[in-house]
Amino acid sequence: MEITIADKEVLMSEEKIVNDIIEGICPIRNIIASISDKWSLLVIYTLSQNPKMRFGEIHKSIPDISQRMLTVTLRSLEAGGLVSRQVFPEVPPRVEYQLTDLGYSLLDPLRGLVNWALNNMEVIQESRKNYQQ
Amino acid sequence: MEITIADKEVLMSEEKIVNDIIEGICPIRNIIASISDKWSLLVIYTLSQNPKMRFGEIHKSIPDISQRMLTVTLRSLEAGGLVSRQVFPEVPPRVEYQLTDLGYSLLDPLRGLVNWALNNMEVIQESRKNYQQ
DNA sequence: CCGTATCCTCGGTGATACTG
DNA sequence: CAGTATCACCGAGGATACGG
Repeated sequence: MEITIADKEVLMSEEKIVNDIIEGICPIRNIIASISDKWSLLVIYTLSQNPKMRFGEIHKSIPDISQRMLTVTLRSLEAGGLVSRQVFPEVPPRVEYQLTDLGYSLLDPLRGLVNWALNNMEVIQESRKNYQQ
Repeated sequence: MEITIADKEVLMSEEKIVNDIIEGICPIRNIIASISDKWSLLVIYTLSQNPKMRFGEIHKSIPDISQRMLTVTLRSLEAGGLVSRQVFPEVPPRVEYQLTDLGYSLLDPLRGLVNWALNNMEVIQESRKNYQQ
């Protein structure tokens, strides 16, 4: 029996559906999926340093993010309701971002994780260095 | 002026060095980098459900991870000192994994995050659904 | 049973150029 | 200033086959 491209597409979409179901049911999968992109947590942390920040300010705080990824990340956070975005119809344009209450509420558990990392980072790095085979 | 392949390799390695420095200095980058792979947190959570687990048991708990990625993830966690691995020289072979004290210590801050996710997941999903443009 | 070895795909990311 | 549009790339991860 042969597998056609159409079959593959069906399989792919089924796989995606299964994946969505798993993530929908399993809260852990869900947070991991949200968290595990390269920039989101960093942007949230940056925004927590100031009440309001313009696009350029955020970019200055995270110099090595590309303009594209900063936009993509901010939009994604806005979609989730973690960040609000206010456009001022001026010339030149001004856009201000700030954490929503929901966004701020994430800071508490996040701090727990950061503190854990601060306390154990060196041990972990040492362990990694000495790990053989 | 032309950019040769050799030049590119130099640029790449410099970029990687810069990246390493940033991650070395900035603890937040460091945790994000450690956390943001697809399976680590899930494996840690799974291992927290039982004191000791065999390779096959873990695989049954996370059916959609490939054998390869389960091995890779377990080795990476072992390297960081979060998981211990004990091989029994039997036929057929038996290998047992368990969280180390360091591994268990991650569970507390992790629970904070999971609880936050449980409390806010629906709001976020609703927000994402209604997000236009 | 518990892996390792290959090969390959695909999507996230960066670089660059352009617009209102 | 704050984006979009386009293209090219790498590397995490999957599929498969084999090994002790």
